[in-house]
Amino acid sequence: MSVISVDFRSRTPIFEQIVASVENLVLRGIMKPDEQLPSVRALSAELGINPNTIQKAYSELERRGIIYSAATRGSFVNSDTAALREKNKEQLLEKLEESIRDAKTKSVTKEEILLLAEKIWRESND
Amino acid sequence: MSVISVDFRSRTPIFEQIVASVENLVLRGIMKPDEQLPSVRALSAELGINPNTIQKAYSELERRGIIYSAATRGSFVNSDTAALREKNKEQLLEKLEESIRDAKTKSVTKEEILLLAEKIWRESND
Amino acid sequence: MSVISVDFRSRTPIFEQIVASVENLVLRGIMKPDEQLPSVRALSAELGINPNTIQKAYSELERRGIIYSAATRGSFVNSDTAALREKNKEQLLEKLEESIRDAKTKSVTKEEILLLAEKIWRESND
Amino acid sequence: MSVISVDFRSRTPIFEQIVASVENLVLRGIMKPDEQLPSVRALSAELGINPNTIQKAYSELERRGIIYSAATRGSFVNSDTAALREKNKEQLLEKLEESIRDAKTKSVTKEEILLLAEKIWRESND
DNA sequence: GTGGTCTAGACCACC
DNA sequence: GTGGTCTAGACCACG
Repeated sequence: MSVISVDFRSRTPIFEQIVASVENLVLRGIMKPDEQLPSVRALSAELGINPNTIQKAYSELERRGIIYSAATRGSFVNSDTAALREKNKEQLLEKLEESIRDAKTKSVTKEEILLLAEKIWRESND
Repeated sequence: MSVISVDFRSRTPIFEQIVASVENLVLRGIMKPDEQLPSVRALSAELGINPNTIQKAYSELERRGIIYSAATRGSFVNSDTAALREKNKEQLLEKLEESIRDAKTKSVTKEEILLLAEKIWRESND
Repeated sequence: MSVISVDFRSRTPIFEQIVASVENLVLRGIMKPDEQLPSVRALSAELGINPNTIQKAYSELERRGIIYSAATRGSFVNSDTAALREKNKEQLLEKLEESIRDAKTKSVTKEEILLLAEKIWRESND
Repeated sequence: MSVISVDFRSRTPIFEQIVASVENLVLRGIMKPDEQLPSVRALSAELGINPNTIQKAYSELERRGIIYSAATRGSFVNSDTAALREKNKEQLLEKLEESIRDAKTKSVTKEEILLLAEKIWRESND
């Protein structure tokens, strides 16, 4: 059993949900470098999804450098997840900056942002 | 001439772009309460878009309470934009909370968030 | 009738042949900026190829920035083909450099390269 | 220990990588005429690759005339590597001609080719 | 058994 | 009619 899951009722394409799901597991360190992913057929059977859809998701993940595929052997998590994480963190911060900037134009104050951050980090410190 | 614009190449539906565009103008106070919107056929001609698409956008805006339509007279910005802004601000903060929470799981620190906020508000105070 | 063609006997995937074919037409200036490509279904019928395969090729072309797709309206050549050409030329020169460097290690002389260039440019001057 | 190496992540078949690797060593004169190649099982163990795959590579090398096999004694580099080198050089020049011709259609100039050659031969003369 | 490619046919939102 | 997504089932080279 894997931790990859999809919501069939969602309007976001299934293959994108899988991409996002795997990307998350890798970026959060739950999936380790060079760890093997379930085979296309296995995941297809497990989730009840057509193999083509899984294949499309894996191709996209490979294109993004999250995983690599070795025909005949299977698909594996990129060896250098640290670099992936760093790159992703930068993207995250850029998006966050944009969001906050937008919020500012809609009269959100700096104090509200700070309070929000305090609240979130108070929940569980690590 | 209006400030409503669409990007034909974007993959987000044109009617949604129009909805977002008008919503933004209203929420940022650029469009005032009870101000009249361009007529469906006027905007259709201006943007070179099928009137059906404009109509769909206006219907959605009405459904969201951003604008109201008066039978033969046209469409107008909601009279109480302050309430709209307040409601929108809450939604914004919820989304922001979600984004920040996600960033936290990907090892973004509270300090980075605070620095980001400082930087943004330093740019121009209002 | 378009100029896109495929060789079914070739071992290189059909979708890649289409990608290469369109890329060539664009980079050589035969297809102009914002020119419309045949629709997925039209090209599918013309070449006797499954629509999914065409779709895959078009997706790849879009990913590479060669074309852009506007759902409902069709697919079009990128507006700025000059930039594409420039970028492609750089890649070409890099690959050529690698090839020549390899040739050098296999005892091809500089004179042979120069003669080759002379011969090719003598064929038709432009 | 040999200089033959494979990249498991590459999408080019492993047996082809081995073929190319050996071919290179021979054509560059690093492996001498009548030199013995590692046995199938030795190379299999060294690279951690299925013996069938090694066998397939050696068969292909034999088919191309790069090596010859003597029943129970093993595999050896072709006695006349000079001829091999000459033949390979011709193929190289043909491919190079094709590449340069393609570059020409994409507005690469003769001068750029000449400069490239100059640059490469300036690096180290031999 | 593995990934990669392809066909055939379908449904969807959008315009 | 358009592109985008998905299912079902097939074939291939590779190891």
